[in-house]
This record gives sequence, structure tokens and C-alpha cells, in this order.
Amino acid sequence: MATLKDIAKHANVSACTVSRYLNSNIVVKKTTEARIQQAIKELGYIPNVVAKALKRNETSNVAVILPKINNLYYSEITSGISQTLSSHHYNLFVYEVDNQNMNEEDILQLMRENMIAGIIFIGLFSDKSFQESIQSVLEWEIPVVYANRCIPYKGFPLVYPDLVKAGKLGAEHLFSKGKSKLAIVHKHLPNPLLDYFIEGFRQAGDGACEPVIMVIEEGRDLPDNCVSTLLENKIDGVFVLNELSAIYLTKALNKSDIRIVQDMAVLSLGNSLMSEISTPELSCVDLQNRELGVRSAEMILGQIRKQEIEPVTVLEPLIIERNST
Amino acid sequence: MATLKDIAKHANVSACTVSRYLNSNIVVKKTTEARIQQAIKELGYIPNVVAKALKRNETSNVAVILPKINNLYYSEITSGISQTLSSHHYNLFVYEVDNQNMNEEDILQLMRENMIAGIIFIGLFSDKSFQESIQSVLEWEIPVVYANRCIPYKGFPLVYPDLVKAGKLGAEHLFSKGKSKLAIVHKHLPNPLLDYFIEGFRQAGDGACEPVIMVIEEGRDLPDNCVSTLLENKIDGVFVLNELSAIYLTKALNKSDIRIVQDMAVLSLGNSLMSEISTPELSCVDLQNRELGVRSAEMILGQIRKQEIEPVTVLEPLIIERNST
DNA sequence: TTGTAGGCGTTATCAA
DNA sequence: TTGATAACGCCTACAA
Repeated sequence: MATLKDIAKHANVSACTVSRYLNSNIVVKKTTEARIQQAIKELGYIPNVVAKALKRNETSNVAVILPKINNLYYSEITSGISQTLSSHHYNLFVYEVDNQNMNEEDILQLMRENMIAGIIFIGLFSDKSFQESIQSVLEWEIPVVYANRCIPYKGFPLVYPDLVKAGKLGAEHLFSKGKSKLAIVHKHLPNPLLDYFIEGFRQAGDGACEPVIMVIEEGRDLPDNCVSTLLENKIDGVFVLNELSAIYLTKALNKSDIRIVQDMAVLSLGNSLMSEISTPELSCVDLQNRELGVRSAEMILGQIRKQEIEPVTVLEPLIIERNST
Repeated sequence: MATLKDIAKHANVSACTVSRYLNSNIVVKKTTEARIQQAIKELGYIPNVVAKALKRNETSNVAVILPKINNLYYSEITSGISQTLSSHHYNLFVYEVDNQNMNEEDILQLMRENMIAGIIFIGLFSDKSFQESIQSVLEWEIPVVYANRCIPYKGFPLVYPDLVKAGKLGAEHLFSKGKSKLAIVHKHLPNPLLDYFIEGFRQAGDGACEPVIMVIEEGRDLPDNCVSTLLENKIDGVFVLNELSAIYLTKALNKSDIRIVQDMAVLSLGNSLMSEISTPELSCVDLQNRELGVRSAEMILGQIRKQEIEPVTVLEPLIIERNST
């Protein structure tokens, strides 16, 4: 495999000249340029990015760390990241850390060994190791972004959708459909997050209407006695903060012969293909997952290039109306 | 950042001894081992994988190249790959080459610049550039696997599901449900592939029954006049070779008040979450996508380690019975 | 405008 | 069992 030296020799210049010609905009003489070009073509030169990384002490590799890639929520974000990175000639490592033997400490070790240029976290940090993980990342001072939800930690660059707005949009939409007694169904959402939605509902309802909150236990698809609880509370509009659970709810309602829309409007959170294909097609609040990915990649690139970046990016959710509201 | 040299100095040994201790099973004296261990701990040594790669002329990075990651078919395969690679301490690059500015030639250039240890292709190579792309990959002699379908090219390691078997299982299943006039709906499947399914149908039906073949035009979800064509042909069982289209077919049938199962059984190909959540839940032939990923990763690792590998792995499909047949 | 020389952090080949 | 030395391919002062 031809190296820079080979090219230099073949073109009768020094390696340094070739390197300059390839990597900077410092001009070289027309004739030397031509000779170099020809040498590159003739020898089939392929730059060695690894050697370059060693010398420059930086790679063009960004890692995204997520629980599982075979989940449309994560893969849509990842797709946005991938597209943005590749258009800037950065490569994307994907690490799944679902239930594997890898803990976050191992992952960080791996990142450092591999000279990762930046890390994008999606949807982790939910439990106890939260503080410690964040701490060690910040101490390392590598470009990093948390792309998911607003976490209560300053100093950590964040990209997340405006959940208060999401709640407000959702409630307003349900109200506009003539629904007045609303419920929120969520899947063990940690408290600060759930509160955002409730706040959104308040803003939409002028404080008049407090939604009934129903929680889905770990490992279940719906709250226990979901349908009957809804009926007992005379609920006519439900905002389900989890796309899959929204689908299961429509199935349960169907089974109980409750008419979706007329008797009960179902609004879902998240606008993946699943909402589109379910029956009925689900109306939803779109959290802009792909855009979330694009923005987090841009924030990582900004940090890598040592630009001043806004430490927090908030995305505007969107209402998508289909056949369930 | 502490380097190998620093560790060596701190432990009063040569860099080479430290390297040997860390990377091989060549024994070192107990006392030196202890000193090295302590130095590593005290200085917080992080190995530099990039330098190692340069020296050894190989990385532990494998790339998967696919059209889009936000698609459950590809992401399930990718998840299997990810899991397998990470348990062998390999890293995974993901490249999307959907409609972007990157062609396969660029991708290969990138792979070589980055010293990729192996490449897994999923679901590309469908059109004209087919031969050329394959040719340049093979000439490079890098470990490579094509994980998707049986392509008619020898010398390219392949992992794919047994489509004849898939066709046979599908037809047998429909027959077992009392269906006798069958159709296959496919989305512009190139001819050798479609023939596998037809062959499977023949094997299942003792050559008695030829399925009606219906094709979905580019950019559509269903064949034109799908439902009426099915009715005209008195079809009572359809095997849809595309999960999404199968779902759209059930929607179309519902709209025409045709009872799924009783009037028309619908069998889908591929067993992602979408089949599970659609209404009715779709019976399907599971092509074992995650397993496909696991196997292709294993094949790549085998090649990287210069083991003799079976050049072709064929997976057994499975019938999953739900509520649409 | 171009060349020389040294080093990025590691491992391989010797020799001790 | 260990160490000295020389690469791996590239970039970058500094000098010419």
C-alpha cells in the first residue's frame, strides 16, 4: 500500500510537500501539484487516517451510546446523527448498552482508548449511576451531548424537546376536539419530566382541569385496569406518553367496544412509523426525533471545533392529527 | 495523559516489558507485575488504541453499511451485529447510504482510509452498480459479509434466510388453515428471489397450485386494485413479502369489509414489532433478523482471525401464528 | 515554495 | 525474563 513517502518519492518532492498539498490550503507550485496528483493516481494512494489521528491526537469518530438500536425512537435520532456526521466527514460508532455486560464506566474507558472525538448519549442515565457517570464524563472534558430529555444537571450540553409545550399542545388538541376530562398515561416517567406535561396541561386549561394521572408498572404495556379506570373517571381524552402503550390502549378500548374518538380520544407521544400503521392511525405529538439527532450532532461538531455553542437546545413539538382524536 | 513510557519509567522497567505484560500471555516476574500494576493505577493509564492500530496495521473496527438505520428490518440485524461485536471487543461503525451524496465507491475509500477490519453489507447492491461494487470489494481482500438475501455471486460470503423454505412454510401454513387459492404480493422483488418463494409454494402444494403473483409498483404500498384483483381471482390466502405492505393490505381489506382470516388470510414476511402491534396482529414468517446479524458478525470475526469459515450461512425461517391467518 | 528531522504511542526484532 | 532500537504513516516546527 502506497504511503505518503512513496508518493513523495514518485513525484520527486518531500513528504512534507505532499502532506501540505493534501491537508492545507498552502499553495504549491502548479508543476509540483501536477506531479503529486499523478503520483497519487498512479500509485493508488490511500491516506492513513489512523496515522494522522495518532499524530494530530484526534480522530473524526463520534460515538452514540443508547440502550438499543432496534427501536424506532433511538434509531430515528441515530439516523439524524448519522446523516449530519457523514456530511461533515465524521464517522459514527454505535454502542448498545442495554442489558449487556458493559456498564457506563467500561464504555467511557473504551471511548478514551479509542480517542473518540465526541459522545452523544441517548436515553440513559435513568437511575442511580446517574451522577457518577455524568461526573466522570465532565471531568474528562470531551465533547459530549445528552440527547433525550431535560435532565437536571447543569454543565452537560442538552438537546431535548419542550415537554411543557408538548403537554400544552396535547391538551389543547384534545380540548379542541370537545374533550374535557383528560388523563395522562405514562410509563414510569421520573417526576420532573411528568411535571412538565402536567404544567403544559395547566397552561392549556387555564388551571381549570387537572388530568388524571395513570402509571404503567414496570414490564407492563398498560396500567392495571386501565380501561375501567378511565371509564370510572369519565375520561374522554387520553394522552399516552409512550407510543407503544398508546397502541395497546387502542386495542384494549376496541376489545371493550369503546369507540375511539367518539367515546375516547387517544393521543400518543412520538411520531414513528408505528403510529402511522396502527389501527386507527394515531394522532400524536411529534417530538421531532430526527431533528433531535441532527441538532445533537451539530452540537458535538461545534464543540469539537471549539466553537462557542448554546449549551441547551430545545425543540418545538408538533401536533400530527390522524384518526384517533 | 500517561503513556506506556510513563508507566515503564514509573515502574522502573522498559516500555516493551509493560507492553508485553499487557498484550500477551508472556509471563513477567511477579515483582515487576506488581510494580506495573501499581504504576498503571497511580498514573491512570489509558492505552492508546490508535497508536496500537498504526503499529499493528489493523483496527478492531467493523463497519455495517445499510440504506437506513431507522427501519426495523435493518436495525434488528444491526442490533445482532452490535451485540456480537461488542462481546468480542470490536467496535461498530454504522454508515447509512440511503439517498445521500455518498456512493459505494466513496464508502469503500473511507473504509480503507480508516483501516476498517471488516465490512458487513445489508440490503444494498440491488441495481446496476452491483457487479462493480462487489468487484472492488473482493479485489481489496478485506473481510466482508453480505447479510440479506442470496445474491448470485460466488466468492462473496453470504448470510441469508432460506427463502424457499420461507415460501414452503408460508404456503403450508395457509393450506393448514383451509386456504387453497393463494397469492403472493411482493414489492418489486428481483426475479431470482421471487422464484425461491414460488418454488417453496410448489414444494408445499405438490405442484398442484400455482400462486397468483401480484407486484407493488415503485413508491406504492399495495398493488393497484389489490383487493378487487384478489377477489376476482377468488384468493383466500395471501402471502405478502413485505411487512409494511401486509399491514396496509389488512387495512384495505377492512375498508372493503372483507373479513381477515375467514374471507382472506394474510401472512406477512418478517417479524418485527410492527407485525405484533398491527390490527389484527399479523401471522408471519420470521426471517430471524437478529440472528442474521449475529451470524454475519461471527463470520466477519472468523475472517478477521483468518479462520476457515463456511462462505455461506443459511438461516431457517419460522412460522409465527397470530391473528391474521 | 520546499526540505529536514523529530516525534505521536505502540509493538516487533533482536540481542542480552 | 528483560531492554535497546527501530519502525508504523503522518504532521509540523524550523530551516533553507
